[in-house]
Amino acid sequence: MTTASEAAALAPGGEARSGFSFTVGRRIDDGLGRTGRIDTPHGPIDTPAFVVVGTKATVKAVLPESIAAVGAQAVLANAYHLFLQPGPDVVDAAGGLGQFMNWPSPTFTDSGGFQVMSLGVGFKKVLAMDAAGVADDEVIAEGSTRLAHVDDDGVTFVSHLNGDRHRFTPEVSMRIQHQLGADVMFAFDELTTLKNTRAYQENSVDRTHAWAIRCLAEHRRLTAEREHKPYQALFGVVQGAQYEDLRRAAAGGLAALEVDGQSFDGYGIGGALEKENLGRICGWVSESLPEDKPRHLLGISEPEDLFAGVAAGADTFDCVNPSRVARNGAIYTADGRYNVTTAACRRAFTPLEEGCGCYTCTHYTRAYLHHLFKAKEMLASTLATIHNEWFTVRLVDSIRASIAEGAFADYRTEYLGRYLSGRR
RNA sequence: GGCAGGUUGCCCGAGUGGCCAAAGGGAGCGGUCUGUAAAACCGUCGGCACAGCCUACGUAGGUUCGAACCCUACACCUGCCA
Repeated sequence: MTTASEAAALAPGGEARSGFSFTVGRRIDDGLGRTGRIDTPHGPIDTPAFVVVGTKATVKAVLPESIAAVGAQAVLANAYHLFLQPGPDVVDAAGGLGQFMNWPSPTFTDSGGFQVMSLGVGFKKVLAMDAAGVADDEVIAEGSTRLAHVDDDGVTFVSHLNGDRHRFTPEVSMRIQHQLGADVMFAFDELTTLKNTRAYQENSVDRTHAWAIRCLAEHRRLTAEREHKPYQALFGVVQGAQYEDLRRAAAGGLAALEVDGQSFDGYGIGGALEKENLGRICGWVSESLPEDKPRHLLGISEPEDLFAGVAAGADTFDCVNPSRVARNGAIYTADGRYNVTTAACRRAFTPLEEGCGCYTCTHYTRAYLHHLFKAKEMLASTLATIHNEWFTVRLVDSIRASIAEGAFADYRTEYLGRYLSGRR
């Protein structure tokens, strides 16, 4: 197979060192969704696609071979985590993230923006809490310690590993991400919670925009400085919480951004998204973004949300959920999600999901997985993760196929009808 | 044979007169998890006709208004001495 980096190098008339491009394929008739193809120096990604999360340069519990077997086209790691450990210089010296973790295909890195929120509010479900009646911008989970403090220039973190104090700014995040060397990077942004006030959200969107400008500038500088390295694409991240005007303004602002000829290669859609409004919010954003650039919906993977995201124009997704949930015994199937740890699976000598082609389902039974979880054996996490990642990757693959066949709407109705009714 | 300690709910283990159906842990059972501070967390955990009642802290008896807690006997276990 010819690698995309070679293809890019040979591409006639291509921009120097580009190696990154996006081609739109077929569109959904009555929606913003489309199929497409992202080309990166480490190969192509057919979209819509689910990107598997490997925060610390490893998809927890599984070998890269398994991730490839599951059908994953790309893996996403995290700048904050890799900055703390082992340090971006180590990853750089290793030849970049992909080389370091033995993942030859495309890689993404998140900027550390998510940690502005998760470490800032103290690691709780503040994201999903009801915003009604709350007028406090010092949002923090009960009984927790705030490990991150935001200001207009950046964020001060206290390492969750050893308490060391660190400072992230847009420039720092860009430098780290360039050292990590992923094919797609995200601009450093501030992710708010649904509990923040409207006034705070407005300021936050402005702050994220100001940071986006600084990210672009630093990205441009680093790209020139690291001329010998494969091109790394940079996606700007759209915030604006649940407010239509903020979302549209944020997206439009990022779309129009150009710093010394450098603009974003794609866009991330981020922030706290209420499940019910997810599709609508994505739609506002997609409408305000250029059609010829890819849109990545950050941190989303439940079936109904994937359909909603695709319908609203999202091209790629990433999420910790399939693997995290797997490690805790929850299994996704076309008929809903269930816990294999349940007594009903003790003597169920059937696959996790009937008809599934994944390694786990073709070799093991629910009863065996049940046993492994009960016995707290590591293999439980491994096998369950393989299944859930396969489930999620293949679901998005099948959504892509349905668009290509012009059957997205029917497929969505049919699939979710079964999935949601079978749900326990 | 003597001396000392012990016997608590499925298991381990606190509790030594009322606030004890009995702390805590484990197991069991159920659930949660959306840009990973997560191989984590939460709930439940004697029975029932459930703001109450019944059964329960080795067994049997006793003291007391009231006992897992005090006394007596018995059974079994553990350590030390012979």
